Order: sequence, then C-alpha cells, then structure tokens
Amino acid sequence: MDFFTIGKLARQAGVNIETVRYYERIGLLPEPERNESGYRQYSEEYSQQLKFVKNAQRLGFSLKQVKELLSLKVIPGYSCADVKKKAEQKIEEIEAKITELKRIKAALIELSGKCDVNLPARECRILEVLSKS
Amino acid sequence: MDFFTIGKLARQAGVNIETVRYYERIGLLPEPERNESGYRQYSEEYSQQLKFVKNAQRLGFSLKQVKELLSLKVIPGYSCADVKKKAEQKIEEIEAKITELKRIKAALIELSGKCDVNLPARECRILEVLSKS
DNA sequence: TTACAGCCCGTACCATAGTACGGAGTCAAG
DNA sequence: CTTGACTCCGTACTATGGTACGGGCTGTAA
Repeated sequence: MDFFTIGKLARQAGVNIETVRYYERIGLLPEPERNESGYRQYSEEYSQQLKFVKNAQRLGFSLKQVKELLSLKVIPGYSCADVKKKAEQKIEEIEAKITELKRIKAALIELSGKCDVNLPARECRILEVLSKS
Repeated sequence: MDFFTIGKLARQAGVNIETVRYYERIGLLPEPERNESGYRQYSEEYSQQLKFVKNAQRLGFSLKQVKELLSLKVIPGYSCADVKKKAEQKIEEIEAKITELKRIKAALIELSGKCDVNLPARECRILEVLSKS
C-alpha cells in the first residue's frame, strides 16, 4: 500500500490542506494513521472519500448532509432506498429553489420595466417601489 | 412629525430590534436622532428605508448590494439607468443560478436512476458514483 | 411609588464553509 | 549539514446575516 501525505491528498482533490484538516475536525474524513513523526498517512480510500465530499457538495448537499450520506454507507441497516430518498429530497429542494428564483426574476423584470433611464436615480421608480411595504 | 422607537420600527417591518441596530452598525440605516435619554427616534423615512432593505433582500440582493442601491439614491450624478443596470445584472445572476440548479437537478435525477433499492447502502451505486473523481 | 416593559451598550455567539498564522519539528536534495 | 519545502498544532480570522445576553437606565400605568 502506498501512503501519501496531506499535501498530496489535497492537491489530488483540488482543495486546501487546511480544508482537509477541517474536514477531519468535523468528522467528514476519518482520522488517518500517523507515521512516527505524526504525519498523516493517507491511502486511496481517503482520496475517494474526499472526492465524495466534493462531488456531493457540487450537487448541493451541505457538509452536514454529506456527513449523513456517508453514515448511510457505514451504518448497517440502511439500504440504497434510503440514499435514493435523500437524493429525491434534494431534487425537490432544488425544484423549489428554481421556482423561487423564477418568481424573483419575474419581479425584477417587472421592476426593470418601470425605469425611465433619463431620470436621476433619486427619482427612480424602481427605488420608489422598493420602499413600499 | 411623529417619531417612534426602535421597537415600533422593528415591528412595522417585521424584523428583530437587534437587526435594526445591526443595520445601523453596518451603515444600512442612518443613525437617527436621539431623545434626551438616548432613545433612537425614528420617522416614516426610516421605516421606508428599512422596508427597502427587506424588499431588495427578497429580490436576491445581498446587504452589501442593498447598500450600493441606496447610495445610488443619495449620491448625485447617478441616474435611473444605473439602477436599472444593477437590476439587470441581478437578473443575469439569477438566470445563471437557475441554469446551474437545472444542471444539478438533472445530475441528481440521473444518479437517482442508478439506484437498486434492494441493495444495502454499502453497495449503493449512487454512493459509488459520488466517490469517483 | 413601584412594577414592568422597553431601551441603551458592548460583546459574544450562531451557522456555514472554510482560510490564515506562527512557532516548532521533519524530510530530502545538494 | 544546511536549506527549503512540508507538516504539525492550536487558535484566530474571513464573509454573510443576523441573534442573544447582561447590567443598567427610562418611561408609563396602576
């Protein structure tokens, strides 16, 4: 087995060394073995778990949620259906966010249309509307 | 002119008193006059500005951006076109977010489809895929 | 006049997701 | 055998948007 140091692990995953140590602190990465001088010794497994964290994060999972996903893997009794459920919840969450953003976009477009570009900002209709309760 | 205290102002806008003081600290609300005992005395103008902040925030502007919008109003030389530009930038930003969320949603749906619900989570294809670089 | 709500201030704390710093020890190449 | 890169640790700091706390003063109504 070929071990590598924290610097290599971090470079592989494209994250900061401090981030790796941070993930270890908050339990997102298990504490690895150490060599005599206390250096962390990582193996391929750690690299995969770190990639897991970053990939799940890219899919919109918070670090807390990533931790939950990881525990599904480790704690016996959970099934693939439990994982799927979390994915589906996240899909719903994202759909809700999209809906909300579309609503906001429409409101901004409407607001934008109120603008008479020749007026000074002091008299801007957009700003006026925003002051309404 | 009828003045009111911080508590009334906060209730009117549906925010916490601490939030009003926080906004004052970060320059989102001007420092109001005080009575003899040091109580803040707010007028309708303040109420409108506070509503402005909350409304703009609902439209996706950060407090820093709200501050910029407010300064357009106050600093002479800015026109309604400058306000419109900021609104349009925000619209673009939101469109980008929507696009990104759709991408993520598609990825999650694809991932979801990989799931064989009868497998233990330990062997879940979703989790496996997430460990890939 | 007393009780209680409301306000004052400074400071600390919350969550989220890291990043930075400084002093000390270690490892490898020249 | 020295130099430079790497690692260790604990702690503090960043940004964002607030919320909470505690001790003390004020304002009002019974």
